[in-house]
This record gives sequence, structure tokens and C-alpha cells, in this order.
Amino acid sequence: MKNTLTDRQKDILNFIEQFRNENGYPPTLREIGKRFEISSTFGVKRHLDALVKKGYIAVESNASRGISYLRHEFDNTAVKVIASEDIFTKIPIVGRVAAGTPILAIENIEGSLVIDPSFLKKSGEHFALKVRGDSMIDAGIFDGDFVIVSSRKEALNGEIIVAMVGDEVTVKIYENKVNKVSLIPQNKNYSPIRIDSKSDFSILGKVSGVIRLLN
Amino acid sequence: MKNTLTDRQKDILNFIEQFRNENGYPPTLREIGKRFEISSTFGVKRHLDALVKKGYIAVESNASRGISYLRHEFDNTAVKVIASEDIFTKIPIVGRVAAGTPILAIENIEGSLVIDPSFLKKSGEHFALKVRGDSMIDAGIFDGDFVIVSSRKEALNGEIIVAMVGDEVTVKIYENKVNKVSLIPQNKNYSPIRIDSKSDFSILGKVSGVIRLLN
DNA sequence: AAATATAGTGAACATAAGTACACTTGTCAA
DNA sequence: TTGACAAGTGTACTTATGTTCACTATATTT
Repeated sequence: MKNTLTDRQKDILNFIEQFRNENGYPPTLREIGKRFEISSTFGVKRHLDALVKKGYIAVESNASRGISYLRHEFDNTAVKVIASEDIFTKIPIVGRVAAGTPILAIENIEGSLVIDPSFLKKSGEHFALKVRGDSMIDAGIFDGDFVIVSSRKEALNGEIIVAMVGDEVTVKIYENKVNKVSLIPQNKNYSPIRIDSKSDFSILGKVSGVIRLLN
Repeated sequence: MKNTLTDRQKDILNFIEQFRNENGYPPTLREIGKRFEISSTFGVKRHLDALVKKGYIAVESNASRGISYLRHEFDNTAVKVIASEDIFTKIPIVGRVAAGTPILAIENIEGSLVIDPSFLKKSGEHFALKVRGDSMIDAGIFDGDFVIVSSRKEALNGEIIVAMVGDEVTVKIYENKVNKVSLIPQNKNYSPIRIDSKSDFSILGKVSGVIRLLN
């Protein structure tokens, strides 16, 4: 079995993407079927199964509208510089964050960065941040690296997050034990930061990628 | 009634946003309820009704997971842009390299990757490679990372390069002392590779960037 | 004290939506 | 001409999910 899609599968993949853009949630089997005049949900399901098998989407079983997007379709040509009508995603690079301003306020934006949309598996707000310091070197995040951040307000234990502590933006591993939040660096020379209730602390997002430029 | 949200409503709105970021589709009433320990779906529903009334979300009635967003909490600075000529660069991702074939032969290309051209300061051929193994972890290059490679045939001491040794493509630090070439890993558990004259060895390029995707 | 808004419970219900199976059709290569 | 594969039908079934109702509780406002 190859990973190439049939025409029908391509059409359906496109429809799913479009539907999600328009509605904010993925279509049901029957909604897909209606669009393509496939009267049986089973016929549709088998298309989805094929798309899953070929790695284009993920489907949560028994969950309604449980389609999540794994990757866009790209032509595999070994072309170097391209001009096409593909849609790319441009995310802002956040520099110094002025105290009190929202992270994405214009004055905080230093530039922007174009990345492959397939890197951002799920939709949602993203921004990038240039890392200062070496507190995360054991996690492979070095001084000067860019981290790509998926905006969110909560985190799970062990996730690498970007947080605001007082005036400072920091990248650490999140840990919440019995409602005591700590930010764990990944460098023996640094100690965890304990967050007590009176700390000015908020989660900005979860690190979903790291980019390093050499030379 | 004002359009200001109660704390509870804010929490729920944030959760919905986060859930969608993570899963690609919105949560059900019960999934929201589970997170907030609200055992009755009705309790959750009334929160959604409030959010709708205040203009923060839209809910399609009788549709599962039918929550769509009207307003983000952040301004949407992460814009989707249409590529115009020559602005973005698309480079091929090289997968398994068939022995004897040129690195950029079609059969070696697994996909492609769009990156900001400002990342590639120098012009010239580039390709990307998915790293296998952990021989370079001390240089912050982990298993599964993509390295962006600038094609060239020669290297300077200390540069991180991609080379072909026999059939294998490898990422290492280049060292040439008195015409004895060694490839130095960055991991105490590995030993340098000595290249002797009869080795089948060639330099494919220099690593100019590293990209890591988390989750 | 009464009214009002927010927040939640627990159960019952209707329907939306995923899963499964047997059978059909058309195409294409061996 | 057999076989494999993509694509689709129709029905039946199970589960997931939204809707509704009566009732409770706790603040805050009038």
C-alpha cells in the first residue's frame, strides 16, 4: 500500500479541511456523505479509514466529529525554490514582553516566521519566542533557539511550557503537585521555581517546536 | 446583563479553546463537565448558553461538538498568508537514501518543508533530513529532529556536517587533522569515526538549522 | 425579606453519529 | 477470466451527545 491518495480521497480530505475552516469543527460521516452524495455512512467511513492508514488524518473512534488533522498534502517534488498557492502559516515572533501588555500586543512583536503548516498539527494560536539562557539545555533547547508556542492557559505535568512569572517570560517544564506549581529547568545548575499563590504567574502556551539556526 | 464573563465562564472558554488546540475538534458537554467536575450536562449547557449570549462562541444546536468561535481572546496575529513568488522556500525532506543515488533523487524525497528564507542566509541548495539516533544530543540534536542542510562538498573543522559513509547518512562534527578525517559524535557513549583513504566517504552538506516538533 | 443571577444535581429522553455486515458495481492488471 | 481493489448501497445496531425538567444552594442586590 502506498501513501498516495486516490482522487476521491483527496477530494474528501480537502472537504474536511474546508469544513473545519468554515465551521470550527470537523464534519460527521453523514455530512461528508451528503456533500459527495454517498448515501451510506459506511462508504464514507472507509474513505476515512484509508486516510488514517495513509497518515493524513487521525480519527478518534466512537467520538463524534473526531477527526483531527495530521498533515497537509504536498507534492513531493524535489524543487528548491517554490512559488505556489499553498497556504503557509506566518506566526509572530515575540521579543521582549512589555510588562502588563498582552503577549501578542503589537509592541511585543519582533518579526514573523513562516513555517510549514503541517508542523502545527492542530489549529490554534501560535507564536514564536527567542530563548535566552541555557536553563533548558538538557531538553535540547539552547540559548538563541526559537521555540514555537501553541497558546493555551493550562498545562499538564511534564509539558514544556512558556509562562509569565512577574515580568519575565520563561520556558520550563510544568509540574503541578497537590496544587503546588513548580517550573523545572533542564540544567543541573538551575533550581526549580516554586510558584506560590501570591506569585504573578500565568501560562502562555505549550512549546510545540524548536528551531535553531546555525551560523 | 453585561458582556463581561464570570470567572467560571472564562475558565470554560479557555478550556474549550485549549481542547480544540489539542484535539482539532471542540469538546462535548460531558467532556467539559468532566474537566470542571460538573456532573450534569445541563449545568455545562447553561455556561455555553451564557457564552453564546455574550457573543464569545456560537453553538450549533443538536450538533455534537457544535461549538465554533466567534471571538478569540487574543487578537489573531497569527495570520495565514498566501505565498507570493519567491518569498518562501520549500526544501525537500530526504528520507532513506538509496545506495548510489544522488541525495536529491526523487526516490529519496519523503516530503517537503516550508521555511522562512531568512533562515537560509546563504543561497544554494538545501535539503532537510530526519535524524535517527542520539549521537549528537550534546549538540542539541535529538532523535527525530530535522536538520536543515546546506549542500556542499567541503567543510571546516568543527562544523556540523551531514556525510555519507558507505551506505549510511550520518550527522557529525567534522574534523580534519593532517589529512586524517574524523567524524566526531556529541555523546559520550559514542566514539569518533575515523575515515581512512579507502572508506567510501563524502560530505553532503553542512547543518544550518535544526527543527524539532514536539507532540 | 424578597428578588435576581450564578452554579449545580440527577434523571429521563430524543436524536445525532459512529460501527458493522452482506451484497453490488466497475476498473484494471496478470 | 480470474482476482484484486476502489467505491457504494441499505439496513441494523450501539453509543455518544444535546435537550429538558424539577429541585437545591449561595451569593448579591433591591
